Amino acid sequence: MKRSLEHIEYKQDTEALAKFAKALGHPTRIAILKHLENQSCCFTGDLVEVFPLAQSTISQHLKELKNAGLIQGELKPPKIKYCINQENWNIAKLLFQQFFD
Amino acid sequence: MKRSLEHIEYKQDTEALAKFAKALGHPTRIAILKHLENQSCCFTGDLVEVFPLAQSTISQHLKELKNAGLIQGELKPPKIKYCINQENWNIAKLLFQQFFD
DNA sequence: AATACCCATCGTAAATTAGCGATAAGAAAT
DNA sequence: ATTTCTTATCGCTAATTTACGATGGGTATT
Repeated sequence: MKRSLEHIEYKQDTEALAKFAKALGHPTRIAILKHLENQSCCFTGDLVEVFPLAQSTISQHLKELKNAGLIQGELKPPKIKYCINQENWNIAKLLFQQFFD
Repeated sequence: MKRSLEHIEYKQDTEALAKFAKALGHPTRIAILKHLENQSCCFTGDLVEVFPLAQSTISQHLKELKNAGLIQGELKPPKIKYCINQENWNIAKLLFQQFFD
């Protein structure tokens, strides 16, 4: 990417909003989140059956959503139950709200 | 990217939201849009002075925002005046609103 | 202890993105 | 016609993203 020599510092809100937006920037991840909103929670395997994607691909998308803080995983052996991270979800909601006036 | 054999079809809203989100998925573009919200409009050159980035880089970001429909350029020779595309802005706002409940 | 199940991670390949400098294109002014 | 000003586009490089299959790591269950 031939990165800029020094990293640009933006306001914290700007960085946070961009991070959330980036996580939302793929239709599969939007669809996963919509699914989670309906189901409230679900397992990785459920999603693998819903989407025509490899299990590893789904897992990767979940990882990104988790890294962005939008979802959280709860160990429910041998499965993992994913839910919306309500706290960060509200933060994201607020950031988008105030961004769009 | 070893793309999937056949392109996955998502709902139109899902695709649209992801497209908007992707455009918002970089702090520089968020900052540009915030700037546009304040100034209502501005020229490319203004942004080049605000951000420590090459002119070509700014232009590229503007292009992406334009492709996503979030801004529009008006010929004001020899400059180009960029403004928020209010129509699409409202659509994006609505999509994010209903996405976050 | 071995098996089975679920999911993450690794390794890889291809596409896309982000950055830069250099060049081209457009219109206005000289 | 030439020059000037502003911005887009090109060409390049490096990083990141998206996808896959294969492998590995837990945790029951047998």
